[in-house]
Amino acid sequence: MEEKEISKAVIKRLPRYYRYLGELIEEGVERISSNDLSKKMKVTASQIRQDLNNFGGFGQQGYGYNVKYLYTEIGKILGLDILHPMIILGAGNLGQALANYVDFEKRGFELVGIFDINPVLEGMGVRGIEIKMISDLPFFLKEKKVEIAVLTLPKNRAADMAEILVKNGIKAIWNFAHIDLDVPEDVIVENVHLSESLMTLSYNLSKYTRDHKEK
Amino acid sequence: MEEKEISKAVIKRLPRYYRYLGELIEEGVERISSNDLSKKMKVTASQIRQDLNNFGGFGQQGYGYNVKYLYTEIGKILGLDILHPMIILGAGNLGQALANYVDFEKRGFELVGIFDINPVLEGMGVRGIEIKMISDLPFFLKEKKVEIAVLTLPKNRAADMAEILVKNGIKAIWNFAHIDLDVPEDVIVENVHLSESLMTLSYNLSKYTRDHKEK
DNA sequence: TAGATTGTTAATCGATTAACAATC
DNA sequence: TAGATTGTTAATCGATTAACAATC
Repeated sequence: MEEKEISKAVIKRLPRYYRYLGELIEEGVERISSNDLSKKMKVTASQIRQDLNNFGGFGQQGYGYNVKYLYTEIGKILGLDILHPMIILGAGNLGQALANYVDFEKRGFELVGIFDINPVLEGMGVRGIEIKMISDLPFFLKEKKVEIAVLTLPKNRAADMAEILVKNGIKAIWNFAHIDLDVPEDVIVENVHLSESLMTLSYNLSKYTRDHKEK
Repeated sequence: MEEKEISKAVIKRLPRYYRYLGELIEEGVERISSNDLSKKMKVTASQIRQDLNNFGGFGQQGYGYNVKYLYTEIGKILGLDILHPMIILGAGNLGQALANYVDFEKRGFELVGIFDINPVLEGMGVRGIEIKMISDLPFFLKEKKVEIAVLTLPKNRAADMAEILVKNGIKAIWNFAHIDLDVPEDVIVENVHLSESLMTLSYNLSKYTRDHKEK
């Protein structure tokens, strides 16, 4: 059963709130008003209050928000209080870089396996985890109750791999391949299209140059 | 002088149009209507026409759009027809992964240097490029007319580095550090906050579980 | 109690979609 | 010419901001 739908725009802002609240905790700040937070984050106080009230009343009139409490609650909303077993598909540069991203483990994302199609890599270790072959995948997914698959294969391999993953019951794909995956709608896909990000940077760079060339 | 401002939403869609048009070229498709493209891309035809007409009339009534022409024009809008000298700051896993991303070079992004703060790495090569120390940076930036800096340093180092980069006239920063950089408004920043991307995935995963638990 | 600040409703702004006249 | 499809205006939808009563 669905609750009142929360917009994508709101959800994409939650991790940023979470990050700022984490920093406030480190600075020893106990409470903060939407107004003060809005100045730090360069958004409107109104937006902060609206966003948070999608999930409940976390503040208190005349006081503001308790930083630790709000941090914990947003963490729960984001599902960071639960362990998410995760595998990486593709032990290339990017796959290895992500495998070594220590931060994830702190947030409940547990890397339990790394897979590749290149037999040369079989048995090699990344961060203490042995690289396995795709043939081991189906058994492994069930055995380890893997929830998230990180897809760092080249795009010509990614589509087929997504199909295998879906067939074996994966729930979410963090996709780094330059392709829009075609999966059933109950499978969650979060895309990181690096080249597209760089292109928007390039657009802004070129625009700036254009704007300043015209007198 | 500014032209009529184009919304961020439109700009973020351009690289995706570019990617689909590239695929159409590979498939040998010569022309396409907004309607056919809309089905492929799962957006409305209306949006495609609106988006494109921000930049000019690229189509022809009764015919549609010439794929190659549109691809080239969007490429120009994105600044992909111009060479953008680029350096990477931080020769860790992520920095090296990005350095090895061949695709960039095809799109006008030319990696001309890799820098790190760790003296142990000095002189080591990544993809034929010697890792240099930060002290070489100011001279290098001017000498090579570097436009884009890719920031893959840990967040405690990133803020200081951004300041150095700005002081030495860098125009754009592709920021992978978990921090919002504080730079003058004429410096372009494009953020890739990987952990935030993973958190939105996690949100959707948890939401799905929640929705299906409630009967 | 008085002051501060939330939660929430209403107003505004911007982005998306629909419709259709222009035209190839 | 007739049919197709764009470019563009108008209508709708959704998201952001402003305002303020509720309340700690």
